[in-house]
Amino acid sequence: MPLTPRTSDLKATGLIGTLRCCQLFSGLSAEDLAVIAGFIVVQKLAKDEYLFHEGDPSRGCYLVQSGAVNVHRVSAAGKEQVIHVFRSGESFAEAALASPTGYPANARAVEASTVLVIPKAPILELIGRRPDLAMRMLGSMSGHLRVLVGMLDDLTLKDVETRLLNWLVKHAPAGPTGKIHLAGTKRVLAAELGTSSETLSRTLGRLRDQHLITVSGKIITVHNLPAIQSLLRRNLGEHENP
Amino acid sequence: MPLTPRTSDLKATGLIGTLRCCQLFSGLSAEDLAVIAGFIVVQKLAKDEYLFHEGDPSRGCYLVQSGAVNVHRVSAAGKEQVIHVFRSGESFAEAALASPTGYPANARAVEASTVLVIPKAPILELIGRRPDLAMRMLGSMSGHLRVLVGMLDDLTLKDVETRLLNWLVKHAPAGPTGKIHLAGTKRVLAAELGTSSETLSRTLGRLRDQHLITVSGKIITVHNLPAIQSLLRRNLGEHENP
DNA sequence: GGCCAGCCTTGACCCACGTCAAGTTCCGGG
DNA sequence: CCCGGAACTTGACGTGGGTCAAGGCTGGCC
Repeated sequence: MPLTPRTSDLKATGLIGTLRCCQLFSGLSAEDLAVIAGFIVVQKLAKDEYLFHEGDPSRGCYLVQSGAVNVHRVSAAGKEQVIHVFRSGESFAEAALASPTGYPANARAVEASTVLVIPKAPILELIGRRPDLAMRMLGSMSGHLRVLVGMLDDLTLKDVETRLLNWLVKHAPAGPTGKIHLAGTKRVLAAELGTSSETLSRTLGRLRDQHLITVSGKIITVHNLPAIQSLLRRNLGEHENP
Repeated sequence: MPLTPRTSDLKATGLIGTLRCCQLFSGLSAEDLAVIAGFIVVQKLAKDEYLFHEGDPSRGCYLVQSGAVNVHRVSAAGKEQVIHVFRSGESFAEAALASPTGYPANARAVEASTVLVIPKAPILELIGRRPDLAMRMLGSMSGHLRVLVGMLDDLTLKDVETRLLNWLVKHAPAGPTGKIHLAGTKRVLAAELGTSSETLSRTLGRLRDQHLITVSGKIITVHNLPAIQSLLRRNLGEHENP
């Protein structure tokens, strides 16, 4: 169609760029990427808007283009357990493609975000024709399994201080000292660590008293990364039998 | 080869029966099943023998033919967190097929068991040629993801009593009263529920005092399933806002 | 500038659960 | 039949961390 050729070209170019960058599709042929770009739906989410709820029938899977999406469950008691926060370039809900039941969790935008919706039917059809794409899906789900397994030991084998230290080490920029800018409120971080804001506050306080970090508003300054890493290692091993 | 034709026929027949019964392969053509049976390796495990350890390079994935296999992680402190106990007909470690890294957990036989080892290379090759098999693998991994997500709320959103009630409901035979025969020792059940044997003992005791169950050796008799279900529901909802 | 509303912090309190320790019961072997 | 050990039970105790409640702090808004 000669109508709006530039617009759709631009759209396709931007999409294909995003697709090429994400782990799920990188390495596919330009032709396949174009096919995928053809049936993708772009969806914008406001902060705190839900992408789907637990039990919703599945539309397909998702790829974060910008922003961040919090995938979580809520208990009968109304408490929210964060499973993972997916950021730009990451894909999620692949599991929903292969299973007839609805989504097993909820997804909500942490901030204003853009996600690419990959509809179920056409991607399944393409997977059927492209074995290497099937492999990638398997690989991606296997990665998610590992993340969940990691969460399991986080939740069962470590206390809050250890989880926080681990989070700090993962998020601190390189170099002995560095600043971490909190994306959301501290309550959100507490939820991500599976604790309450009060306990997080106390734990941060304890690290501050040991001069390992300073906290000011949404900025956490790491003063002594090696000391933090060694404290983390000590915590992980402290109950060891001699 | 004319040698031992009956033996290998018998082996193949038994294998194909097992394959046909398991969720992963049921519905595949007899021809494909024969191919799979051709490269499967049968492995017997003594009680407490390890099938693989965390970090081992992956041989392939597994199908339990008889017995039970405990997949778990161990923390730096030496504590063991059970991820799942797989029993006859269930498959696991599919994730290892698609990812170049080693196994992310350990697997050990709870009792004397027989597992079918499905080697990596030939099954991957077959998946490449049989899109519906790829779908099944995706479905199976999606199921494992759901199990893990379920474990997550078990561990974070419920106390031990609630987890035990949930376990009882899942394992009790139909009808208002029924007997559950414990497969392993009570310490094993405690580990499966993510607690210590002492706490399990106390919790069972409390339920006994309420005349909901009786415990005698390895037999748990459920006297009042509806009451247990209603107690479970009450526990799940007790912190609800009105 | 003053005010209100969220956040964050701190203290007090409580409870579930893990751990240690001291019995019991139940086997399997000599 | 007795003994030793494993599994189980029960009690006592400590503690991490969740919850409630009461301030400080900050920032938007009139």
